[in-house]
Amino acid sequence: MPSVEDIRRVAEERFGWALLREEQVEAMEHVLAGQDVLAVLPTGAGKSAIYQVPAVLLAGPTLVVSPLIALQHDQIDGIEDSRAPDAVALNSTQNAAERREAWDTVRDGRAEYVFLSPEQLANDDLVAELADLGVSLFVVDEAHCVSAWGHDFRPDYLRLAPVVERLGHPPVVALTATASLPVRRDIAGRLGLRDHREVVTSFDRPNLHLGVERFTDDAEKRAAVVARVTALTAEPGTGCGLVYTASRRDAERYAEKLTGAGPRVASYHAGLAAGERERVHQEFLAGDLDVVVATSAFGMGIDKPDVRFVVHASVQDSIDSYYQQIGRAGRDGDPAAATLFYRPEDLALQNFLTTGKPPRDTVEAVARALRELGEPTRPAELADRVDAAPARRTRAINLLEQADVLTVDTEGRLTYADPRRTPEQAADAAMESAEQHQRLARSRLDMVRGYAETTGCRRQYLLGYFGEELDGPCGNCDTCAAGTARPQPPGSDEFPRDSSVHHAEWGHGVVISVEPDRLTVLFDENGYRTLSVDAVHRNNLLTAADES
DNA sequence: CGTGATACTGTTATCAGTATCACGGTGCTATAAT
Repeated sequence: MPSVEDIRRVAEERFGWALLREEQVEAMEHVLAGQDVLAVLPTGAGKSAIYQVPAVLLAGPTLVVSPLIALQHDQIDGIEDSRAPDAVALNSTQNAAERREAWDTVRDGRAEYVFLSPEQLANDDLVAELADLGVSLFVVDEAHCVSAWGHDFRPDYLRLAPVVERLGHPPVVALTATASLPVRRDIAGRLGLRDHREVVTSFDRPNLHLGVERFTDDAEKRAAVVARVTALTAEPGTGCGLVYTASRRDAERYAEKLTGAGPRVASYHAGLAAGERERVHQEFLAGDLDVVVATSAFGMGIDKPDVRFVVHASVQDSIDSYYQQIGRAGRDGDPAAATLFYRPEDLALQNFLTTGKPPRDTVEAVARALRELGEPTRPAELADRVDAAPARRTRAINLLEQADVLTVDTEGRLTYADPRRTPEQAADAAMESAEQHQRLARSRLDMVRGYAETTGCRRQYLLGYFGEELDGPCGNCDTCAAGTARPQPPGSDEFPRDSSVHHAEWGHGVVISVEPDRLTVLFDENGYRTLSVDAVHRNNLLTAADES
């Protein structure tokens, strides 16, 4: 088995990295020992090295699942700039000849790294071919997408586990910059990680100043956002920033308001032409723009050190998303500001966007088709029998599997588990799964509200959400400045952080954060709940549960 | 659920208020038409 010396040697000789961080080495050692790893490291901490180095030491190609084709290109460019083996991508932008050429380099061993979207892996023939080649390492980059997008937007993210099994379960490496406890759990469960190791570094970014401005009137909020961004960019050479909005229309409206006031501004969202998006992206990286006003479409792959502010003109769907977005500021370590312009009404849009359910009739139709077929069936074969868009079908399959209506074999084929169960009952069970997911989404939004409305230290709140404790108020947020965030006596240790608890109504949960007056608990089936310590004691709401 | 565009109302103003309705975010892929 390769040693730590081998790791350091390859890192230096092939990639030019003389120094590796402790977490990187730790993760690589797990990988080389054949273990599955979930690594949560901030951007810029060298996440990619965790698979790039071991790949050189393992015989057989390394598969990298990456959500965006643009991101795949960035990674490939990075690898090509080093003395590492070659990297190729396989995706829909290639014509038949290019695709053959890419395959050839993988087959004859010239290419070590193969970049793919999860959708590519829905193709049985492609997976069969990869299985023949003997994949030595299975990497899921931006692994939070499994949890954030898999449930509806890109359901193929939830179908990676059968692919891993079909490839003989090589070591799996899941990489992300942001993942709270339920997200980490979701990633590990969905990817079917086995007895995996987690390498998680601190989420703290002390140079980011945190603040929230609260509004009741929409017009006042809009005016305040424009005024703030104008002030932040008033002096030339003060650096650039991002403004996040909740809708495409708002991105354009704010960009229009800001244009002419001085700063060089562009808007960015998924409704723009690809060329325009690329232009904005490049101009921002090159320092030719002061402000990009964007929806959540802008972000992944943006690694610019001198972003001085991130202003949110609206709340996001979760603390996870919010933290990821503000984390794009101040990567050089110099002071930067993260300010949320908050209106409680804005939560409604996020609630709408995150709590959609698939139509019940599609779910029932998939269940009926599989029950009638009565034998293991590939997902693609359902196309003739279920009249629904492919993504919607995949989503229905995911829900049915989650509800244990279906089983999936190592070939990725689906079987109706219990023919005595009617399609109606199957759909009931699947829809209950969907509702559970909705409850979690709503509770995550409650945590966003909690952040916006807390009078305690904002950083303590954020870090607490990610299961990390800060000893006292941070001194670099608005509530610390206002004096409402005070050092407080330690909370009761009766229900310590990370401990398992049971609640009569909400069932089993894990304590996420402990404050003197309240506890935040993540319940398996009901999401986040914040409980008053007083009420917990008075009414005996919680009992310590055995870890299960 | 909240916002904003449009149509309708009530009463006689090229108007002011109200009802109704559509819309709202992330990207892959395969395929058809130039």
